[in-house]
Amino acid sequence: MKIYNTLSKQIEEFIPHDGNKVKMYTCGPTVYNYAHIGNLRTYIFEDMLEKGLTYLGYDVTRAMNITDVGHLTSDGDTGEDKMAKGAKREGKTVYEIAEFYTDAFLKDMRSLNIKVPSIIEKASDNIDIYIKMIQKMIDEDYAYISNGNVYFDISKAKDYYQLSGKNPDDLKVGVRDTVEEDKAKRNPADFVLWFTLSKFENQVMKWDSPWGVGYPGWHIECSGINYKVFGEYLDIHCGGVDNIFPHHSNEIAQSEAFVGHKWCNYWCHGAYLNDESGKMSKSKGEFLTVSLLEKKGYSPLDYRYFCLNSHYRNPLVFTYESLDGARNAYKKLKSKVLSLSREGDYQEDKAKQYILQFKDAISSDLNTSLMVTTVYDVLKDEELNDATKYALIEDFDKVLSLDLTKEEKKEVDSDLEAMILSKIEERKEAKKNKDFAKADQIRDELLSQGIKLIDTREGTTYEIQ
RNA sequence: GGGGCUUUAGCCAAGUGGUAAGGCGUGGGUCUGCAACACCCUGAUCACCGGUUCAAAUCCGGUAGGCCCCUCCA
Repeated sequence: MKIYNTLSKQIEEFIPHDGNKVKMYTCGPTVYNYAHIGNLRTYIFEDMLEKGLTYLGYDVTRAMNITDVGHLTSDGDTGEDKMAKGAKREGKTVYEIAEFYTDAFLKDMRSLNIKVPSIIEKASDNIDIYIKMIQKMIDEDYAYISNGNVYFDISKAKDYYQLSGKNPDDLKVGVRDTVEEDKAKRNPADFVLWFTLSKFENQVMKWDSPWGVGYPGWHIECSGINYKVFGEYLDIHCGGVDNIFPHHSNEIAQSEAFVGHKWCNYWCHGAYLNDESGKMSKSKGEFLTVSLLEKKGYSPLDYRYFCLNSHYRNPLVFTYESLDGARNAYKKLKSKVLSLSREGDYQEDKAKQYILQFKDAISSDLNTSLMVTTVYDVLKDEELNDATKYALIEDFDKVLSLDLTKEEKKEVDSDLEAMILSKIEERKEAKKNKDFAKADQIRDELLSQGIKLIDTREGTTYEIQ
């Protein structure tokens, strides 16, 4: 497996710490609102990575956090907590908000055939670990208390800027209007490990700590959950590119300060889904959610197919035109697969080359586009019988997760079916009598009810849309 | 102001030095009472300029456009 590592800025051979066991951590959502499809692009990438590694024979354990506390709208001590903001907006408690949007997120994941990570940890369930870690960092002088908050001193971190590739002298604090310089910091880039209550009037989620009642900074939760779940070493850490700095840079600083050695060797980041004006966001333009796409007649898997056609490290521009293309392509592909007869013996030798091709696509920095192409190559190969094609595609779909071999359940009640069949029979008669006007009328009538007639050599079938 | 990425046919997109995968759409054809479906056929000197090389979409330099990051963000 070769994969691009943000740490080295190069494609590297992936080698886990312990044989074929892979400890994988993926940053989860802040559950204060619905996820938009750009957020979900990253989770599709991570899902493909987990399943791709599994396909190659690795034993992957994946963990993800749910951020339900401590994520401020800015990192200065003036920011508002996202959860509190969501709660205020909807007149609910932060707990209700967290539960509601966690459920919504998991539902989105399932609809996109994203495997829910086997370990999911809520930020608010692990306060004791953060406190333990912060205390150790204070004791060892990586962290300091100032003006009521606990800060991490980045001058103590080794290679703080390695991941982001930034030059500290070039970083400007306050380059954005919303960011205010925090005078309590020793270094402008120091970040908060623990906030105390004094600065936040309406913070509902708060815990006692050696430094006062308050709540954890955003970054410590991922370090804490990682340590709890995986211990001193992590193999691969993923997230969106926007997390590279500061979130992941800070995570490395904290975790390595705490464990005392190099902690995670591979960092992988998914690129953005953009709209035509640039980066997608929840506050600008159309708020594109999975359920909105469904309302517009797209299935979640149309969107998954759309994502798989591009590479996770390239920004992808979302347009309805290209989603239409993906929907058509996906529909055709699936119907081709389902029409395979499944007769014949499995041609192991011939199949082998496609399995190699598929593995090669996974190993080439998770080239999902070539993975999909392999499916098309299999379908086109005239030397393969249908049973082999079907078996191969069923196997590839363990990674692709496009339900290519899953028949849609047509839940047609018998009355409706009888009505359709009688209409088909009636139309057949009309056609026999060359009454094409009547035949077309029957076809249009059914179509207006969402029932599409398909004429084949073997007779007429129907499809409910 | 600093840093990074990117530019391949109408659209999405692969390609990691040896003369451009795949998909969608378009157009043409077969089939059909007509249509839909299906099937067959149909497209590119790889942004531009220069360099390295026997050979460059691929490497180097420059120009232009686009996107992103620089403490909200997947």
